[in-house]
Amino acid sequence: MPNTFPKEAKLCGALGIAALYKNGKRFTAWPLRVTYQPTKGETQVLVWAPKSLFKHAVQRNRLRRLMREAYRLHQDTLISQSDSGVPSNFQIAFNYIDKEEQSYKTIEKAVIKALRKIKSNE
RNA sequence: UCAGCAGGUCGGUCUAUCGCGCCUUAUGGUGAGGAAAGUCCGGGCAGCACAGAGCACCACAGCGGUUAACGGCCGUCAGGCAGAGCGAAGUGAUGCGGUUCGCAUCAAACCGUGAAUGUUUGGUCACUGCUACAGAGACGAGGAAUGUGAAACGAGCAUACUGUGGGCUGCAAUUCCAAGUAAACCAACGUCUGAACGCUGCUCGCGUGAGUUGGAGGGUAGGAUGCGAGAGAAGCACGUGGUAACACGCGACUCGAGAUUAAUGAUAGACGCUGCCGCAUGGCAGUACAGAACCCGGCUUACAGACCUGCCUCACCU
RNA sequence: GGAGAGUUGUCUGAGUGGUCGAAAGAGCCGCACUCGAAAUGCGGUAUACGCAUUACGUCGUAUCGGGGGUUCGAAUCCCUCACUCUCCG
Repeated sequence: MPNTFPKEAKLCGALGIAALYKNGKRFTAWPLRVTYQPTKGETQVLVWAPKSLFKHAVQRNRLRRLMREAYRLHQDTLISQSDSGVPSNFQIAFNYIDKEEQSYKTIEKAVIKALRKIKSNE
């Protein structure tokens, strides 16, 4: 499984995002809030750092890149442990909710925890 | 040299592994800034409008220059303020002589003076209007000693006047493609006694001529263009002119992002640079402000650290 | 990305350059009324520094988001910074 993250794996479009936040299940894995729902299409991921908490674009860009990188390196935890029969794909949104910039190690742990929780719930 | 100022340049480098956008496609190439920021000014560009006249509105304001343009920049004149230092008497503290004084050094505040430099203000008062409180009286008046007051017949100020400039809106502009839709209803005004619209703030004037506007309800939330090698009023070197801003000529030297839920990253290591510790190989800590969104010229604000250049007073040295 | 609007006491919110530390309402505090409360009525209610007093009134200065400027005088006009909100196809 290559650890790639092309543009097709990003969740785009206002309608899809609105539907995810309306219908998806959510839980918190500090410093992230995770919203997800199963989907028939490919797995798509959305990464988000709010402007109200981080005023400067540099901070938001950095957090977004860290979250995206953590997901890219650990996305196989969703797939590798799943049943070989029907592939279960999800739409997932990661929202950064802490007020301070955390290190990559912290975000990485949170992403792994979140992916395992999604896997075990389904 | 010390002290005080001013201006300019740069603002990390390399390797490995895993990744992202764009262009080409076995491959490969390329990928944030001096402020990309704030959006405070000015332009390019685009759409709409443009027979004409008048009135508003906005911006600017010594003088001269510069520029595509500017409220920017350069030069210069006048006034105010700041400014290292210097000076004088007094005060305080310390020391020495000495006995109710004298000398020396140091210190802080005030006063005077004040280099380089920085900062700020700068059209006019004939007309119109304003000038609170205080004051006998505040722009009306024959004069104005005292007092009041910022100002007392002298004026100051702008909403007044003069000069110059400005059509409006902004890339979510604009144009094209795809998909989809919704009529009916309610309210106001009106159909030649002229509603409404256009001349983009208003009036005149001119033109079009039966619907227009609002409410409620319904549909869409995609793609392309603009958009970056016709980038560019670009930078750099040299020459000429100019005090300078800058202009002209010449060289063909440099630069080469184009996302759209939004690329330009992550991890590990090495080297720079700065500080501390150590005799030392070295160790520890730090390495800023900050992220393009149509493109330029300025201004303003943020910024670890490094480098270069220039100006000037007193004192000292040669 | 672009275009605009705003910031005044604990809250909401007025305020033509001059009697403005600042209207009004809400809230809060005190008093009256009541057996007690509610409602009602009356009064009070920003902060800091300085001065004064046995103590309390009172007085002076500064503050209308922060900092500069214009003016005799600024909440008001101008510049700049910060923050909040609205609109766009």
